[in-house]
Amino acid sequence: MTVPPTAGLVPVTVDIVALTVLNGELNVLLVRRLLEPFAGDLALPGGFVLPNETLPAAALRELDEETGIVPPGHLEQLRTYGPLDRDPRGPILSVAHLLLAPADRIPQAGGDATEAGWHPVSTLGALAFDHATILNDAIERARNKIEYSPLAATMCPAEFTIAELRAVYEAVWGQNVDPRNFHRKITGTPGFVTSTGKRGGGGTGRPAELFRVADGISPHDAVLYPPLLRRSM
Amino acid sequence: MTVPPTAGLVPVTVDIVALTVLNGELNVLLVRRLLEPFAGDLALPGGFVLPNETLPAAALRELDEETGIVPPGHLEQLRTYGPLDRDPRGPILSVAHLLLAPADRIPQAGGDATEAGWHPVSTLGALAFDHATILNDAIERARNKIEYSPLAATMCPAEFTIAELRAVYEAVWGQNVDPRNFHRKITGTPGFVTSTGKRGGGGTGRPAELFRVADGISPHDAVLYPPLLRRSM
DNA sequence: ACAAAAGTGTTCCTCATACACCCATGT
DNA sequence: ACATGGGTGTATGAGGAACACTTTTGT
Repeated sequence: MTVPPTAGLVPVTVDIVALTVLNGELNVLLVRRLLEPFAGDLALPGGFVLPNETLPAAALRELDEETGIVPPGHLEQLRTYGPLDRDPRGPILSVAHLLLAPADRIPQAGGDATEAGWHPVSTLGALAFDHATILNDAIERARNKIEYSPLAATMCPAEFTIAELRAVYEAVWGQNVDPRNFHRKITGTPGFVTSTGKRGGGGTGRPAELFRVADGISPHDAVLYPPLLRRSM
Repeated sequence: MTVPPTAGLVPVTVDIVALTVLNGELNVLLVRRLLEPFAGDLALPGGFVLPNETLPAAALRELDEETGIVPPGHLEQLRTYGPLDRDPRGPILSVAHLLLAPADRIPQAGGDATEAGWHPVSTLGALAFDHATILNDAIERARNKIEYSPLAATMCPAEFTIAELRAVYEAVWGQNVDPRNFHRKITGTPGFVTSTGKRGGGGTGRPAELFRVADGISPHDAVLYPPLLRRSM
């Protein structure tokens, strides 16, 4: 038996919401579209899934092609949008992905993109397609996710101070966190961070201890218990 | 501009994980497949998305066709599986959905299904395709979801006792919950349940007060704060 | 009278919050 | 010396866990 002829064959794309924290602000990776529809507009990087390609492979390929960004970082599926009323070309399904990445790589435009760069999410204009909706869902997911998983650390360099990690939480949540209590909570949560022994100088004030994510922890599925709840709003 | 010819056109299906609580146990709605592949095996209800159909519409249609179950209940998208290595017919994408429903409807097989019925999740054999994986993901989602949303109430009849609601939590979480503290927590959480004034007799012991979900609450997006955390395990 | 389930009161303890205070560095 | 950020100690309060106890029904 094969696929019945009544089955809808649907073009499938992947879109990637890559988030990072830059200058204390939550930023998203956007490209400027070269082609119609929405040529010249800002959009999430993404494109059509190729035959014999998995969804995460397509997401990573499109991200590399259009922005030059190659993880490390945490990639997970967000949700699927469509197929109706989201693309002027017709019914197209988009499987959106969320990537949490450190901010140390510089985007390089390529493929169907004329520009690629990080944009603060607080000052965005309109985006192509339904990408504004997808972005909002992605931010909401990220806000929830860092409460009960160590994923915030994937938006920091390999070695980071507690203050850098706190800046991630503050940027993602959009609210301030008490530095003293945050420090205790993070260092007191087993399986989150371990000290490297080193200290990071640089700024004024006492140099902070450098940490990395705890050994054997896959930020993908580790769980913080009790979670690090943000204040209700 | 149209969809480029290189774009992979992929057959897209929806699968539905319908969960309910029956006899104090978490149950899933399964059908026995009439057609190949996996003819004669148990599977999640589902099927191909039709042209000009949204994903939730396809999910509800397939559910009705194969099992006769028509919500009410809470339907949400779970995640998308595929397109590789999950269907012997070739690359097929499946958008899985989660339905939390009360147990008061009797499934009626139809369409491509020869049987339709509720099955306790604790005593399942193999399922067709990757449906065992999808089911596990759905249960995990349900377990998390009822912690911070009033969705457990959608698995109860329109009017229910606190004990019935507690049975839902115990079945989904697979752990006992203290009846006294649970009662206080539920009735003390604003925007969860409101009393109907009525009392439900029936069993032995003092008759329990009947509740319904609070007015103006859409269980879809209401949030419980603080959440009702299950014990860590 | 007794069993059984509903519902309330109370105690204990964990943990979040708030903030005083000390530490280590740059200027 | 002083400013600045890192890090520790500690008091207070909210809420979860545990459980004694009362209430209201069926048998």
